[in-house]
Amino acid sequence: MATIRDVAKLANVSTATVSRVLNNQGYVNNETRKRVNDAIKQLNYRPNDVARSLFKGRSKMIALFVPDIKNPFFPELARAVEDVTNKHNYTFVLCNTDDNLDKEITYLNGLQQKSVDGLIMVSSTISQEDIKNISVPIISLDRKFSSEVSSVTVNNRKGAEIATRYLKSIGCKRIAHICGPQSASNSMDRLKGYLDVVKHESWFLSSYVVSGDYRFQQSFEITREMLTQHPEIDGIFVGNDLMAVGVLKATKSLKIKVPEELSIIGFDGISIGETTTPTLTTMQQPIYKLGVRAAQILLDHINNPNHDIIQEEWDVTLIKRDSTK
Amino acid sequence: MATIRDVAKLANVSTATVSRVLNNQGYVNNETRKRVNDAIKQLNYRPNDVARSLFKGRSKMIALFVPDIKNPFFPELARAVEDVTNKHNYTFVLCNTDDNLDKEITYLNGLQQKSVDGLIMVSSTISQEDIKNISVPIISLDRKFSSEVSSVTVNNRKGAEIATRYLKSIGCKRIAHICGPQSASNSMDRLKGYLDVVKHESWFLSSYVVSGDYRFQQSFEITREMLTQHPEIDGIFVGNDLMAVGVLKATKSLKIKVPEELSIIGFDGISIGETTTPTLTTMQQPIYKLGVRAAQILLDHINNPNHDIIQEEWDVTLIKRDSTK
DNA sequence: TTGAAAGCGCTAACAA
DNA sequence: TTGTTAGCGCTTTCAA
Repeated sequence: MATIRDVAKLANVSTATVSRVLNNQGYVNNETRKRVNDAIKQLNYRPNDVARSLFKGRSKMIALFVPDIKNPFFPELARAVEDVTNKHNYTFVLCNTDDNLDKEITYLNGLQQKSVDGLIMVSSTISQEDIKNISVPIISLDRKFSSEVSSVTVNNRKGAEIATRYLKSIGCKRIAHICGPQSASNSMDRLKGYLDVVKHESWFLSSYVVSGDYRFQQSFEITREMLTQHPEIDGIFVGNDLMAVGVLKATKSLKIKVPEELSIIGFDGISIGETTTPTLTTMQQPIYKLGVRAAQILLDHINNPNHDIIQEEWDVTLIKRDSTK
Repeated sequence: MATIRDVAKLANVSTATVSRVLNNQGYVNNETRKRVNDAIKQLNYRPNDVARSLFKGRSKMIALFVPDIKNPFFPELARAVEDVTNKHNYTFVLCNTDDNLDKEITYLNGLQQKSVDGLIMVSSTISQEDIKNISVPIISLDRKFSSEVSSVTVNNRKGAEIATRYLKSIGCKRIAHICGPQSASNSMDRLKGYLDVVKHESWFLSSYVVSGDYRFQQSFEITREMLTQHPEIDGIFVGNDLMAVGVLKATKSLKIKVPEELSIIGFDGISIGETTTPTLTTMQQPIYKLGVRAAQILLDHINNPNHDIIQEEWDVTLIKRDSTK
């Protein structure tokens, strides 16, 4: 690889001049500029970003932490972040944390050593304390973990309330909830929204709430169990779409007709909900948009050290499909 | 952030000695080592990887190119690669190429400037010519694009043949194929495997092969069309699982019973195939394993400049589920 | 308008 | 066993 010195030599100028041409700043005579550009072309020269980073202390690199990219909620988020960062010539680093604090800390340290410019984190385990010696901007996405960190989330509680009310409005008399993991703030907020609507109903039983893990398989099993114990249930608000697909599957194995006998509504709006039969009614998050906003805010924070904390909370939208009557 | 000089000063040694302790090489007196380690701890010092990279010309960073992480085949691949690279303290960069050559070239240049140590590419568009001035190891994954590049793929043709023969073996008399995009070598190989089995059958019609794009929506539409035109079809080998889910959906909208009237087999073995009703029979690729192998071979190539070209071709496995009788 | 030179933080000869 | 020093490739002051 050619270096700036090779270019300087060929163009008969100093490295400083080449640098000026490269960065388009300072005075450079037009003819000199041309000579330099010719030399650059001739040598197929590309500046070494590592050297630049060392000098500047910035890497033009940002990282996204997700629990697991295999969970279908995250690829769309990742894609959104990557699209924005790529457009701004940032390199996109992906980290799977498995919701494991040790892994998160290890990533955090490693990335700091690489002068990463900023971080977007989907995390249930990290705390304000853990990031106190991180000197680069952090945006929390999908879940909040501190009031001192900018965040992009949705109004989970309100969304859950809308979902549950919708089930009531279409005539459901016994509405259950499959909730996500306790560790995730969004899951707890959705539970609250559900309880807001049903907790004073005379029919409400605490056994109408069962705990899932945001994944398909377990949801299938616990739903079979719950519906066997409680055949009177005629509506389920499920904490996310992936578990709702498990619920759908469970109803088939129990020969329960959806939506005739049981209405199901999920949360997230991931694309798998369009492929099932029946298609899945859901509270749709603007997933791509959330990723875009997180990335935009991060880039803004990177470029404006004296930024305010921004906490955006987006609305979710009821998408009526065929799993509710 | 503390630098090596701060540590040296505090421990009353030279930076060279600190470096020796850091890298565990060369002679260091035990007591000196202790002093240095104490200073490191006291200052919470972490070496600057950018400076290291500049010196070594290596970044401990590898990148994975995929067409689109939203396509559910790729997250598992990405996860596998990230797991391996993370274990070896490499930073994992993800690039969505959209199968767009210009984007690939731009990524390639940008990453070279960052001294990326190696690349794993899932690409249909790149050619030997395009990478001739890439000086770091490249592994092609899922699709081959050159005999001079190490690769990890599956035996698509044989897998397709097995799938098609299986449909015959369970009594299908008119077997169609939804194939993937022409640009992808794996898609064309699967088509060949299908043709190997059916092209000399008296019933075979060229209209039994229709072209999809590896995605759900289009597959739904073209399958409806095909099955309307050709109600005699009683078996479909689908180029990938995502399209097979579209096929399943199409059969429901046409009230065709699967597997009683029509057997369907997909390819890939992504997890969505376990969530459908009926569950999807498929030719399962060892997706995670493929990603792991690609990463392992890449790391090997990075560490052994005089490596041989390795082209691994893995077998796919017939997974019988409920979409075939 | 241009060049000389210092320095970003680290490693590795080489010398002591 | 330890220190001195050059240099990885770049940017930016400062001086000319």
